[in-house]
Amino acid sequence: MQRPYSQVIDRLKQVGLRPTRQRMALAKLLFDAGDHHFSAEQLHNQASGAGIRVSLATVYNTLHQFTKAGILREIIVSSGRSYFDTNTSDHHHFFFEDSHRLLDIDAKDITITKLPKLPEGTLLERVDVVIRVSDNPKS
Amino acid sequence: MQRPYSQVIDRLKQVGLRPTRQRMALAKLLFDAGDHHFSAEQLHNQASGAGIRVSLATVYNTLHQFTKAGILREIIVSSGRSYFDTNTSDHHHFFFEDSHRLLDIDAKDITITKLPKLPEGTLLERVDVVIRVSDNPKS
DNA sequence: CAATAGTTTAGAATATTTCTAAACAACGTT
DNA sequence: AACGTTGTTTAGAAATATTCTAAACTATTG
Repeated sequence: MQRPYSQVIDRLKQVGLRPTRQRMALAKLLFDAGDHHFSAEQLHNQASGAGIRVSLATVYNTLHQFTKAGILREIIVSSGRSYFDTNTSDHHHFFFEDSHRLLDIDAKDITITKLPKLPEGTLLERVDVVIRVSDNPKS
Repeated sequence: MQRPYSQVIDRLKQVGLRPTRQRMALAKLLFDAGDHHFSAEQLHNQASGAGIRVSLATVYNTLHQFTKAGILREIIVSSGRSYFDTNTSDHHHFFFEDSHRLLDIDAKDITITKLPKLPEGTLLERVDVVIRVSDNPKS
């Protein structure tokens, strides 16, 4: 590990973000760990635990910047809390309504053969499929 | 309109909810107006405008009770704000990211021919498809 | 019409996210 | 390596949305 930060520095520069101390630290936490889902609060806690001093406001700023830059994706499955996903490839999600967990579904495991035409004057941003499941038998 | 409330009274009783003044008034606003999408705040404003005195807490309670009873559906497309839909039939949504508007998509206009198998020990609650569009050309 | 069980309420509390403006840090130029 | 510019970070306040609390109220049953 002679140059442990060179990769994240390059990645940040590629998307036009200054490689600041906080952004590098957060990027390293996020992208060294493989695909996963997390909330802003969770990342903030994880950073604190790893000895990285960063404010929650910066965590939010950074997550939004990363999302806009396309190196992170926001997943909306629950009102009142945002989740993010380090997997930015084309895929979908299971959402466990009881435990609030997310599980990736590979794009090839869902096939949509028919989609409606878009409303006039709009551009397609994304088609999100969320399969909501419960952990417990229903009453 | 000799008995304008008899229908909502019956409907509430059918789903095991007492037909109280507030629930009847809100149900009437919601179900006499045809399919539409709204937030808790919007319904509260609409009720106030119609001379119905009801607290925001009751609006939230009522929306959750109606949702649990299956006569209303919650749509999650945006973190930080919940939307509800008086259309409880099988269908999907367009979401206009700029204007935060929703538009129904009939179930027959989306065909999914392949779905992954559910994770062990889970029950399917719902498959939600959200087609996110922007109103404006992207930069 | 009294008892009781369920409902409504205002306001406080909670949770999450965004804002503000001052301090700070990165980076190209000297 | 210091400078200036511009972009970034920060703590704390503010904004937003939702849920909680416990007291008052109301629908329903007997």
